[in-house]
Amino acid sequence: MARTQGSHSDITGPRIRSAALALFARHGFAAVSMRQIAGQVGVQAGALYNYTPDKQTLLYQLMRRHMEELLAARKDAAPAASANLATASPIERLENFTRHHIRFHIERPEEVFIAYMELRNLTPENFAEIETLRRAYETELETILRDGVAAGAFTVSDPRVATYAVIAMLNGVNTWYRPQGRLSLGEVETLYWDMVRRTVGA
Amino acid sequence: MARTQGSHSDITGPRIRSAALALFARHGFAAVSMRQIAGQVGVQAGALYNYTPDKQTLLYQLMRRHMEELLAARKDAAPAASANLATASPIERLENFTRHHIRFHIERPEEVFIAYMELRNLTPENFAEIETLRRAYETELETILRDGVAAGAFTVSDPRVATYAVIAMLNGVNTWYRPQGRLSLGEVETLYWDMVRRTVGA
DNA sequence: GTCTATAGATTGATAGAC
DNA sequence: GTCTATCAATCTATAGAC
Repeated sequence: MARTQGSHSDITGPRIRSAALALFARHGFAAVSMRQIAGQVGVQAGALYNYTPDKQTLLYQLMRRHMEELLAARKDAAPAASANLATASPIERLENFTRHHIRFHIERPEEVFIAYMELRNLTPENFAEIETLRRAYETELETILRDGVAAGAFTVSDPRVATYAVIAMLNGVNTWYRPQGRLSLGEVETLYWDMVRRTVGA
Repeated sequence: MARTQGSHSDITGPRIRSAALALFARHGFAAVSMRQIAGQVGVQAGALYNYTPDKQTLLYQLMRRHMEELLAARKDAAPAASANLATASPIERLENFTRHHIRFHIERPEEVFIAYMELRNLTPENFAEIETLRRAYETELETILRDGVAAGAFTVSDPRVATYAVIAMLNGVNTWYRPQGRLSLGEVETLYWDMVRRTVGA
């Protein structure tokens, strides 16, 4: 099957997403031009429109992919999804959530940064979609906290506020952690798990 | 003393800063044009340049003013700055820091948002200035934690990481708190103080 | 699928009248 | 100090050749 010269649909798409991700994270969505993205990929600006209808959709799809991967990874990692559903205690589930959250977020600093910083650059419709996914993730943690309170394992006066507090604390890791820094990923996980455990009175 | 018609230097300056603050917080620095700011103030775009040499400096001065007010307010509020320097215990100082941080930040949602989100839109020189002020504030908390550990009042394995964790947790308040919401400012303060206290093992 | 070329709009910043 | 007018650069997105 002869192919048109210069046709690379199978590799250009991922390279565009990768370049857009890096540039949006570094300079911000509004500050990055389609020409810059194209330049990074090695094509002309017009070629990008074979892969996205517009710049807004490019941002939205990066964010949606990230949130869907987060929810899918959470489903795989959660003890509740495995055979030991009935046996996982709230404290085990909370430790699992904490360590998984840190690992997942540290591995994807650019996606995480964009998913938080560029919410205001989404159209209202796209914002609502991303917000729904984000709430689903938060609800996972809130459910663990409420179950723990019901079981007498945690001491939490306000599970909703505690959910916000724990997630904010954990997200903060990405603002300072560096792979070659003083602490290993495992050490960071353990430090934060210790603080989360205390925060909820476990 | 006769004044040139249309001259309003004493009120236009603050109105420009106020309009820029609101627009930057809502849409992001890069997405806001000088014409938009001027329109909000009720002048033409060219008039803005009587008050700022360029758009970048306008952003920088908003951020610097915010950070300097934060440090000045902290100095006023800290028990260490008052006569009872010698008598304030680490736990009293930590409660004071926590409650003051929440109050100050809840009162200035736009400034806080910009001070964090627009760091990457500063020139390297301006970024360094803001970063120095931010570190000075963080060091205040870290010092309290280290003093508390030294006095046996806190149990903290890593004061640096605990500092990041507590500040991230407290900053998270601004993402969900609304003045007319379920909780009063005092209730929010107390909920977070309880969680901070536990996080550091006090 | 990628290219060149361009339409059409908007941008930050400046010049000079008042 | 503010206005009008404008420059020169840049932007997103599209059209049509290959």
